Amino acid sequence: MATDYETLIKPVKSKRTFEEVSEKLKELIFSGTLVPGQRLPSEVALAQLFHVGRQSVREALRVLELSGFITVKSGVKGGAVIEGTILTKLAGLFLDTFKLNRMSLQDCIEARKAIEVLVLDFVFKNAAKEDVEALRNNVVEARRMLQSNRSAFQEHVDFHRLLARASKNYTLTVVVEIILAVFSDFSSGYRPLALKESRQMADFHEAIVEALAAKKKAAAVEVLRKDLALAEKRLRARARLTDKTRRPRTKA
Amino acid sequence: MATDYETLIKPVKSKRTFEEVSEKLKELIFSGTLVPGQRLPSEVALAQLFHVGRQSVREALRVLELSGFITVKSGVKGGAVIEGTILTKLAGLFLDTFKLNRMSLQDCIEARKAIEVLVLDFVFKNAAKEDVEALRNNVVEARRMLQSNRSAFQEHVDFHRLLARASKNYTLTVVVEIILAVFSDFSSGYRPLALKESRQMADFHEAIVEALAAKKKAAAVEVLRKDLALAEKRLRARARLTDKTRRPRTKA
DNA sequence: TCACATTTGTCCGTATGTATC
DNA sequence: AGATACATACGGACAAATGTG
Repeated sequence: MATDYETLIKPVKSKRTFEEVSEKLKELIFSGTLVPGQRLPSEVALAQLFHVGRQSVREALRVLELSGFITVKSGVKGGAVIEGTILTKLAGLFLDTFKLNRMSLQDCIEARKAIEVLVLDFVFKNAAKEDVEALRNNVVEARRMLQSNRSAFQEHVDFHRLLARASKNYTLTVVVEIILAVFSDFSSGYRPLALKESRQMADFHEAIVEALAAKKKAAAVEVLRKDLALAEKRLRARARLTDKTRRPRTKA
Repeated sequence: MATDYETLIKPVKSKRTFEEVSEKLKELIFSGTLVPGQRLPSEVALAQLFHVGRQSVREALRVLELSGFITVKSGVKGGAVIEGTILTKLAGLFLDTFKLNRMSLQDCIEARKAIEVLVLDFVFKNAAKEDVEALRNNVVEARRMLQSNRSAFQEHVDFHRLLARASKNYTLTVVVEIILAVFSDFSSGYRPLALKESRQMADFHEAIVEALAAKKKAAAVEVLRKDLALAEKRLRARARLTDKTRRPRTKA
């Protein structure tokens, strides 16, 4: 933690070619010169434009692809296309952090509980009518699934996504999104959510929406806690079975 | 949001070669077969082992490097070395999300305030003696810097890092870390922190540590809010000058 | 100080798979 | 079905970096 030479002194030696290429392209994306949906020139064309070899272009594209800035398709009319968001990749990397550091699921559950209650606070302050409507529609959709005896797992997760969005705070939205990614991954491949549990969740979600519409915060918080407790219970049951991520880690 | 075929039906066609290579290596890292500090075989050796071309190996290594799983050096005794954490890369990608979506700094500031107060709650519940000691040492270090008339910017940021760690919740630690990355980036290249402000921050931090030691939570929260308000004020001044990230975005 | 070996970095030529027209 | 435009992949070659004797 001494003097931070790393930021004071920049390397004299030039970066690797593919890094220069990928960073240049990133700049163009950040600046809005390259907009989502736009198609980049082909690899050979890019190589000629940058005066570099195809290998360097390829590696640069790999970097951008992994970060989520572009997607690449084969064939004519294929190529690299600019993406509008990299949230999925961010969530994926958080999941990797989780796995790599063998983070305890318990930590994640507790953080989620605390943060979502926080989010609800923002929601009560900032949510617009459309947000309440979106949440209500989500519940309707979940009910529809349940009526045909299918559990509404995806809808339940989406509810919490929508709730985060209703906070009108994008930072919080992102944070919730990456935490949900861990929960989704942990639940995937598991036995489908029992209909009974799914119905209860739909009830909880509906109660939250109505409390929100009626501006009863305390009630909403209470139901949200119950909802999260139910999700936690289910996850714990699974964790006991397949747990490979027990050991807590405080170290960086 | 209909049936999620994407997860139900996996593509029949095989993945790209470099993806298979990178995923295999990732598995080996997750499983603990490859441990931090360990050096991978050379690119040509890996190409022979996987029965693929060197190009594919290189692209796989690029992917792993960007995700933070490995670092690569040139020269004899160089090569790919397994890393222990990918937190830096995760924070970097969050910063990219911030820039790409032109997230408002205001959002980030408000989220930080709320989350750090939350963190403090965890700290009062879970912090051990060593954590308090680490925080105290950080303040001492900041004071030392100030005595030689250097502002202790890095130490101030580290204080909040240490605080997050003291929560003993790694998920929260990660969340704080990625948010701090935005603040660090925003402050970098700016005029150095004024000594007066830096001294005040050191005072705040010291007060927080003492309140923690004395188990006076309300007092700690109050000082923390002041501390964050000061940081906010400084950042706002900067934001007005160089702001390119104003427009709020709710869209995904 | 200097030569050497190792390993990454880069480029090129070529062949193949794939999607569109 | 065939032509095309593109990414994907391979192998060979040389340059650049870097540690070692």
